[in-house]
Amino acid sequence: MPTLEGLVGLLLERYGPQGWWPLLEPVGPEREWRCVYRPGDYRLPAEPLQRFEIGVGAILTQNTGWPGVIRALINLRRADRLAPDALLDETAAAEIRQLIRPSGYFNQKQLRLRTWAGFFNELNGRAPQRSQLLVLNGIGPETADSILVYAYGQAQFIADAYARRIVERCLGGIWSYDGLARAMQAAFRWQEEPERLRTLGEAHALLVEHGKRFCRKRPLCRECFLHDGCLSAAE
DNA sequence: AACCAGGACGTGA
DNA sequence: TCACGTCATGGT
Repeated sequence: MPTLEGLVGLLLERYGPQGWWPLLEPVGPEREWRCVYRPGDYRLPAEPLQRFEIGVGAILTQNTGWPGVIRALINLRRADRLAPDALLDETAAAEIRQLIRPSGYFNQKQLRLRTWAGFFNELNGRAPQRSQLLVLNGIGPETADSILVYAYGQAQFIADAYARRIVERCLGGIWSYDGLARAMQAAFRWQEEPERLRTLGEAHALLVEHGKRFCRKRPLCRECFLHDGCLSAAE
């Protein structure tokens, strides 16, 4: 599996479309919520509040497992706190810290959510620049790119820890965030615009999935279907 | 029972 | 630039 394009192709063939970014949806009578992926019908979020929710999820998932993030998101939603003004309410800081507790780092993240909420309001419906996001406290490259890709439809590649680990193991080399992001974007530059966005978004989601299942810190190379084409497959 | 998660930031070399 | 400590809860 010599190329980035080939790697993404194999992952897509194996796992299928991932339908990121997952959003909360109401279910049942009332006040019940679940996290929904949409493989099949890909589209950007239509509602401004959904774009905001993506930023919230991206912040809450920093170095944290998604199950805890879901619990935190549902806590916020049920308390009517999953909205910019509700997170900016100074008198609610302690309450918000409790609501997002399951996602860890709750002191930091409450402040980061407040920062995102204030910036989102300033945007007033317009799309943010990457540089604008990166100067915000608590929004680094991965969080910024997640927002740009999944909320605003900018065709970027999110070269997170999983992506770099898998590419380094399978294809070799040492990759920086920006270096891998550029390389992946170059690999799919031949695609037309709506399709390329979907591909880069899927590529990130697929790499996360593969990183969770097989290419962990201690990899499960025995059972990995990329074994034969992988440079560093242990046995 | 350690180890790790869909990072970001501050610090010091 | 780069390595390292810090932040916190929950799942394996």
